[in-house]
Amino acid sequence: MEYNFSAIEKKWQKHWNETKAYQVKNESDKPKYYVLDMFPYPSGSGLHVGHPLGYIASDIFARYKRLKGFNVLHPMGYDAFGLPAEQYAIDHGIHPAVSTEKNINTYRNQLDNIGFSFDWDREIRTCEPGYYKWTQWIFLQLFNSYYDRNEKKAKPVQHLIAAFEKEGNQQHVCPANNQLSFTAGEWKSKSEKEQLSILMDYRLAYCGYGEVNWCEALGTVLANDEVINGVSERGGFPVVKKKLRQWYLRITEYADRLLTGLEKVDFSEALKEMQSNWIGKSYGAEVDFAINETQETLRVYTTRPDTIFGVDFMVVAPEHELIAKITTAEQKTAVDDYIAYVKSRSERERMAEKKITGVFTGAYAVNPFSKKLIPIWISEYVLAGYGTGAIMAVPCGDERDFKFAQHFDIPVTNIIGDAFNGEEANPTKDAVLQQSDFLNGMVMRDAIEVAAQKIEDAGIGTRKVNFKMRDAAFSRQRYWGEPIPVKWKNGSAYALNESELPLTLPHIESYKPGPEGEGPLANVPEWVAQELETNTMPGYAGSSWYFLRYMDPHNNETFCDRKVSDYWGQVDLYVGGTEHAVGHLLYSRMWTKALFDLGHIGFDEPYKRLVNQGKIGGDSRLVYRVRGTNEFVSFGLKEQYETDEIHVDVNIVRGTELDTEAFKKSKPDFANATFVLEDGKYICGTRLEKMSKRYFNVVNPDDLVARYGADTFRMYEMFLGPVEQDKPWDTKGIEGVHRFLKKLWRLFYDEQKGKVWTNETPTDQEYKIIYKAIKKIEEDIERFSLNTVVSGLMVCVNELTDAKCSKKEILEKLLIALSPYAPHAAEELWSLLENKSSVLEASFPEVEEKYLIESEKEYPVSVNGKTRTTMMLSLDATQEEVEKLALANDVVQKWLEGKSPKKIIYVKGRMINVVV
RNA sequence: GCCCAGAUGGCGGAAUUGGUAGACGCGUCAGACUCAAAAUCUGGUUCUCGCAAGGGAGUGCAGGUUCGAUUCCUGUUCUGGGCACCA
Repeated sequence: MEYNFSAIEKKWQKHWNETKAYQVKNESDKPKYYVLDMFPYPSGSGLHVGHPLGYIASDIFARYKRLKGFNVLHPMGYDAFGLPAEQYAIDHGIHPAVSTEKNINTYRNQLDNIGFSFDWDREIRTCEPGYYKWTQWIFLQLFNSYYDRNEKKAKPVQHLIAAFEKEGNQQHVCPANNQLSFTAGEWKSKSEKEQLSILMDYRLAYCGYGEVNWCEALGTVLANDEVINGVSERGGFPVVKKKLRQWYLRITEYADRLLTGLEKVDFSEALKEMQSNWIGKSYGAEVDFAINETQETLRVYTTRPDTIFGVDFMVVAPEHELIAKITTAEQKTAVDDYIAYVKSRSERERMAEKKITGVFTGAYAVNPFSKKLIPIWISEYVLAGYGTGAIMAVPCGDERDFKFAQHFDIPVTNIIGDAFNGEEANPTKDAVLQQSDFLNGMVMRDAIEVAAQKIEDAGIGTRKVNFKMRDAAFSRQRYWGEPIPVKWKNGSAYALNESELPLTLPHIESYKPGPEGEGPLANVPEWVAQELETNTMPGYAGSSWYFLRYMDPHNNETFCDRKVSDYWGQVDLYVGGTEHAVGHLLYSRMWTKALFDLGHIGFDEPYKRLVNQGKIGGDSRLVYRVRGTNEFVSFGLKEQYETDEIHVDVNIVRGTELDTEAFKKSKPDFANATFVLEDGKYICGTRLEKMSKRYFNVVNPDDLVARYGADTFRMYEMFLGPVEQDKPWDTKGIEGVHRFLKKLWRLFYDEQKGKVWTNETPTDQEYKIIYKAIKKIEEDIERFSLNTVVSGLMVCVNELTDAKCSKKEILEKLLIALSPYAPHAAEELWSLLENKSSVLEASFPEVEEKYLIESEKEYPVSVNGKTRTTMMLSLDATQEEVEKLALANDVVQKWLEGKSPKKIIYVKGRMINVVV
């Protein structure tokens, strides 16, 4: 009887399926535990070996929790809306619904291969009307709500309207415009359109205008990563910024709660820090500077009002509206040229740029205290979206300001004396201020407050808490997403009624963008005739609340029954990649808070504990396109051209040599590609980077499962290293894990002798082996160290083999501990041990400590910190005994060289160190 | 540019609280079984000097704290990730 993994795995997968072994009920006497994976976007390339890493880890944990007596919810589904399916439709004319369905089926087959314990009766797909009906419903909840700053929670807009009718907006500062003020009478006298426009500035889901990457040649809006060096990835056409009407979520109202909420969740410190940096809370002041010889003022935001006497110039963002008004005639051409240059650049390029660029407007601001004239410059390093889009530059204290001043020969005022060396800026807060009028002699840290107060007293500014976080853009000019349930009448947006949901996505044949940058829905006559919104929701809409739908996936009355969400509550363990650290996690935290505020659920943080799985690295292949052409140059010759690098599918590359014919067929854009070869070959560049569909460097798990079995594959993925850590994929080592399972099998059945397991009573030594292993396995899994669990299992099998132990009582414990990792082999052997029930129903073994008690230990003995020998000592040896024995030791004597020791350090159970 | 993470043998990694660096596995070398191969088993395998016994060095790099540092501190280099329309 040998280890026939493929027969065993098929047999048990069928059995578990037929017996609904993984079905979970919403009622139970057992304590609940919710284990969730970040669900996949079903890409056309299928699952690669990087995807299941987290799924396997969470599956192991879910199975382990079940063995520990929990009612475990462990669902899976698909984040099925998204850009790639739409791009595929544009390239191949296949409807996204069709390709998505096909991709999901591929994913499902691949997942089933690996033997997960998902309750598939709870599967969800974000692109199905039965699901997105509720995504739209939640959107309406947000649309029909505002954030009450007094109560610090979301409330229905009816409350707001009632307040407006009673007292105007005195109690409710408008988040979009804090200057806005009206009385009850004024409110009532406004037209419906005016009222709706005001309400829009309060809603949690609102419509506004924002800049997008607009590509005229493609007639469409592009994602940041579809833009390379200011041209489109497809076709290499110019891309410029364009203002478009957009939907937004007013996530900024939740900034403080998103920040403080981090204190009550178990995320890694690194991840919390990423989120708080994203939120970017800063304390500072807005200060108005008069502009010389005009009536205009320039408002800047600064976190360092204490440096106001060190301001040597102003910098405004190239988008700043004052530029047109203040630029002098002689500077106009230079300014226009510079603005045209900036328009071609992405925000990321602008922030990353090391080269200093800028232009002088010709205008001067006036320092409100010193009355000094300050030149106003324009530079791309100041972003329009942050603060007021203008800064006061203090070169002696800010590195970027200092470099700018050097580059443009602007004289630098030193307000911190010796703390500034003239060579580089010093951003300290601890220097003593000089040349600073009323701040002279003060430590900067204290002067911040004094300056802020003075600014407020003088009526030229106010203290201001700023957030780097901006409201989340919530619309896409695309087809394959949730339709936004809104109608436009007379230029006002009206929400659909709940009864009109779902607003289903119409079937279309052409995926071309609509007129003026609108989405494809603008080309659908019936859609436009109903005055429906033509934007769709972004990729993160469906994923912002999916963890709730799994609890109650078939409910047609509500998104999730309150009783059910009260039972399951928060996700106890959430596993997924760090790439979602800020986007998805912040959005779903915000949605959860809003749903909580409105009373739909009973908790305001979705995920109690989060584990970030590392990425499995892939080995990518690159080709080099000569800029603005369709000519591709081989790796060794690329330096002779100006090129853009493009990833190419590793499957059409042999080693590093590109199959040029296959390349031409891979995309319509490449059909007419030409090549510059070296030695008759096109050689690709290589790069180790994450394994991802976008890099075309995926390795498929199916082949490995076919060859070694799911159990081997599962264990090998875990054995690669810590789940949280990034690591390169290498198939080589998988043999070792496969050998382990065969070795385990031989404890039960021998190739020659057949059955070797017995019902004999184990010895103390054998108990010790198994309990030592169980203890390690349990400790390691609790801290999510699954690679060391696998090695623990290996050590256990090695030791049992050496001890020739094949006793049923020992082997059963081993199988239970193994079952989360290698469920099929464990179940087969479990039944071969003549167990009637499934190993899934077993209980995790309790460790009997009495077998683990040791009386002595081999201590390392070091002299001056270097280990020289070891000594076997009783564990309750005293300091005196140890000193005597250590000094009597030959090796210690040798290293003492006749000298007497200064001190002998003895740490019980650890080590002995003789200090000379 | 800003933010985050990481760096240990030929390779993936282990060392949980500052206490025997290299568990476990891959690869590799030698041997057993075999007509042979596969499979399996046994033993060696950080580098270096040495016939050996036994030394010396060693956790990216440079310092520091300590009886003792992969672990703590300061500085630094490199690699990977995120930066708002990829998901």
